[in-house]
Amino acid sequence: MQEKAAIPISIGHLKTACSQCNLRELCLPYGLSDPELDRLDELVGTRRKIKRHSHLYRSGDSFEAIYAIRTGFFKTDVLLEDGRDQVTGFQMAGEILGMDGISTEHHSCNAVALEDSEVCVIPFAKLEELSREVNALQHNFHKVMSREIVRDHGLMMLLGTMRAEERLAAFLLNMSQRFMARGYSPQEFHLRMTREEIGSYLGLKLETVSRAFSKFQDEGYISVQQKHIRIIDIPGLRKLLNPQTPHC
Amino acid sequence: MQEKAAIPISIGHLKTACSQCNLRELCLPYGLSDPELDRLDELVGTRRKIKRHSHLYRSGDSFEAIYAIRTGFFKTDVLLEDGRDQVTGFQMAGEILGMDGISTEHHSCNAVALEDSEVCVIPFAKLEELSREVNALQHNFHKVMSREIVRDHGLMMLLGTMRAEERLAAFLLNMSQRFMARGYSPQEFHLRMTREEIGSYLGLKLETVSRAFSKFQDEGYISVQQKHIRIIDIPGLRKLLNPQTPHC
DNA sequence: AGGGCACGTTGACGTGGATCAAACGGGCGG
DNA sequence: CCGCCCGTTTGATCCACGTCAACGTGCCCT
Repeated sequence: MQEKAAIPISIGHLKTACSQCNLRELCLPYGLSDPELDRLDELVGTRRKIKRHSHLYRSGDSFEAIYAIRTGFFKTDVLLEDGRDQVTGFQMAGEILGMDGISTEHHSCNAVALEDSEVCVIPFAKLEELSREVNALQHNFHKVMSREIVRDHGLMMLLGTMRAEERLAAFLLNMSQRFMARGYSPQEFHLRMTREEIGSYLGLKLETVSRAFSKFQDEGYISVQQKHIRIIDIPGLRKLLNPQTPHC
Repeated sequence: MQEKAAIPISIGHLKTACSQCNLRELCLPYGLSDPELDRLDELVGTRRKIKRHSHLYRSGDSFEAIYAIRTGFFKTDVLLEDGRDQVTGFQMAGEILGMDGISTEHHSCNAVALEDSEVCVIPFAKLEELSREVNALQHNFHKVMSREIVRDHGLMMLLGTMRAEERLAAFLLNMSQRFMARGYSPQEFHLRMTREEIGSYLGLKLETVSRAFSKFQDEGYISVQQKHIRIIDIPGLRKLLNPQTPHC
């Protein structure tokens, strides 16, 4: 009976804790002390795997938890009664999903995995409870929500004032910068979404997106091969964001 | 000396507390018990009057507090390096301003009064402190932030998928509904902002806004006289939001 | 390995809203 | 009460992007 101790730890118990997570610098654990991290670990009881093209939650679902992305890639979108929809964001590892549901206790958008993904489920009632006791967690969470608001303002600016090529340049630079923050190459990456999804996000039609990609390639800013993007001239792209207007 | 008791309370001491505020149903105090309200009153120490066309805060200002609007009307806008800007929202009594500043400790947009206004100054550090102890306050604040995120998603949808007239119809219905929530007429109100500001908010030029107003008037949906709007056919406006597309 | 299909590219053409321009009107200061 | 000026309205023209259509291509499933 002494082999009991030798029984291999089952996969189920191999819970990857926040304290061990290599995304903790990007996520809620940021700046927490070791004992505080332990308490956060308890909070994040379950994790959930989401297959490509399946929903993490849907608009109308009752809100119970927010989700931290461990691995993978998501989009969120909102639907209008008449069938039109709009992608409101693309989320990658370390980012938080689901905060739209707090206000009404029901989610107001869909979250769909664009590749096989895994999220940490953070029961919201427990998060509020713990953040009453752990100041750094409370503050981090407020920052995460505020960052989402600031991001949204940037997107409004893009949708309200930019022309098609500026929008795509801004999109590529944003992706580049986020990949870099996660330790991937900022010059070369694989887009998980279709042209149509990019278009929806940027308020453009897929043909316009495709044409802008081709133009950028012709002009030597990037090289495109399907979903694989290599950015050749980052400063050049950045210049596209500024006033085309020669002078006035 | 017995007149002492008759000395009129000076204006300075007539602090209008949250507990007395007729906006408490719309604002952070919602659902708080009387003793909790008293603690919130202490928190909201100062109020501040903002003259028309002056700034409550500017992009780049260091973030210290959020603001609850007591009276008046504001716009927030973001500025691009090249001078382009975009109005990201119009705020009225009972709404909260300044949450964009939490994420970086600096404000990321400008808040400008569109009429003489007054705000309650809520020092953010103290709000976090108190919301650790008053659960309802914590939850309300989270809801307020979440509501802002949901609102932003709606605006993205508008900017990304709607045509000019749909945008203006959505805008008018939104204003109408918010005036109603505050006990004003939903049919008749005074817009505080210019056509250019409406245009900036809706991602349109002022001429387009003006034309759409005229069209709505010609078609009998509304009557416009400068900034004074009377909505004649609310269901009609609402229908404009749905699929123009006859069938498909 | 083959075949189908979803995704992507490219071209031709149409249009909604931007741009440019001019005139109007109402509120405010003198 | 008059005149100025900012905000608004309206018209004429232009163009960026949408729409429609045809063709290419890589990937997945059997």
